[in-house]
Amino acid sequence: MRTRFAPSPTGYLHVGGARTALFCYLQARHAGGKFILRIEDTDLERSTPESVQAILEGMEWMGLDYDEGPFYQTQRFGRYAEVVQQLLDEGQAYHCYCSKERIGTLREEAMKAGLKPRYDGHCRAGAEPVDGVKPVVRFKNPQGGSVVFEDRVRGRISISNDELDDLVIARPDGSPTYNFTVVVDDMDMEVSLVIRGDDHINNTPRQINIYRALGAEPPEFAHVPMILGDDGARLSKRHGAVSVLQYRDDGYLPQALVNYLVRLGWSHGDQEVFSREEMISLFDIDDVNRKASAFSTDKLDWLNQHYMRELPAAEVAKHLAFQFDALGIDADNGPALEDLVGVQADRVKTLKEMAEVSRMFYEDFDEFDANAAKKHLRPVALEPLQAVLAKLEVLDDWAVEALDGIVRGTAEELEAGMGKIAQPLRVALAGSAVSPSIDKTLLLVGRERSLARVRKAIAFVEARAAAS
RNA sequence: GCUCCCUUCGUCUAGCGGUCAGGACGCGGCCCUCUCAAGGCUGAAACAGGGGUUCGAUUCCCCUAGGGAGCGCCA
Repeated sequence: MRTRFAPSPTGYLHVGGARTALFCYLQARHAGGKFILRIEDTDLERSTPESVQAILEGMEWMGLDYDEGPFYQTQRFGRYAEVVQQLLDEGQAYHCYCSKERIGTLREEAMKAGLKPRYDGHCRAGAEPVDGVKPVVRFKNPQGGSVVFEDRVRGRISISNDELDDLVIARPDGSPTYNFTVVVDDMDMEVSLVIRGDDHINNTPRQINIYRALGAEPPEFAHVPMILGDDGARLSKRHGAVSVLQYRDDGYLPQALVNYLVRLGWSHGDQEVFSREEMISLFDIDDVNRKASAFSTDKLDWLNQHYMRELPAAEVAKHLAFQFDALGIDADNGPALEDLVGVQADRVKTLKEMAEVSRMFYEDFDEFDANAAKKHLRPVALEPLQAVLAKLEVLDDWAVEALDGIVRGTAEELEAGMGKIAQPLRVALAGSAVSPSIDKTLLLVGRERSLARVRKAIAFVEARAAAS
């Protein structure tokens, strides 16, 4: 089993391509075969080194390691030229001097006549060179009969050769075109299973014809459906995050994205969560769906939270550190990230959000949230805050149990509900009415900061009382 | 226009002739509760339509409708 992922570096690695890569990877690993990465950069105009970098980085982030490559088509031009010549010599390809204008007119007329636009084979039987015109090379597609293949996900697909025309395999400057390079590469690299987007279904029959012309056995094919946006429309920039690296930047764990992607178009009974090992042992391209599926950020969020909670805290902390850097928060100026993960994981959807709501553990805030202060930092809060402060000041063991005991004990002594104590305290410590449970908030804010913040809150309440 | 392909809750899916059509996300309700969450319980929610085949169709076949892709000297 040899599979390959063959993106063209004309943009970022989007989720559709990422899933295709994942499927290729899983199928190869499942069968104990090889997974090859090939960069299809024959379009010199649109290919960029930045895109290559984004693809490599995206695959690395998702943990899709390949066994061979990356191969670059631009480094194989000599080989393509050799094969073009071979086809020419064997009479399976020919020079075509038709002008682009003629081809364009042909297309227009065919469309107008309600036919499928195709090259008419004008130069197929041999054409006289035209002065000043460098010819393209066209492949002599078989006439009559049909091409039939068993797609691993679509089943039998059949198309009549008469639907196909003689495609260009080399441009006037000698550079090869996609449908040709793909065949030469997959043949040379001995790819046995081509897994790719279903937008390539229509290219497959002509590629099979080229394989045969080269005397090669075509590989097997598996065309996976495309991924749509949240709204069911084709994925595009307006859907926000479509680049894999954008998900990283937005605070998603690679484990979550990968798990989400593997369940798009594939399933194993009712199972929703898969470890990498399970994916490898259970995945089979034959079980992939035929229908395009819509991307659900809600479900991704759910998986992301799941992994933030279930993965080892150290692993999550590693990715959280990335977010701290991005937000300019100094992770050394507060609790260890591993401890933070433990208390924040089930309260947020993303690591980015986790970093944002945790800022107050690392940096002091200037003002209390206005609404929170108005509601909780009122004169009635003075007594609870002072009572708690008194106990905290003499607490040696700054641990959750003790902290919880202090807050509860204060509530009992004042014969008040926990809300009467915890909420003012929370606003004092966090600056807002939302934070982890009060004992853990105290723990993470730390002794010195906690004492200072409670004193500050008391001063705030007193000042406000004096003013009114 | 032509060719190819697709069609189960809003979404991701299970189903492979006989099921109360199952699960998950999301949504509603209840419980828990120091906030926000999380969690527990619970509820609403689907076989695109029409013909066949069959004792019996979500499942097999055909048609219609709807959707997608391709028809490049892009990949």
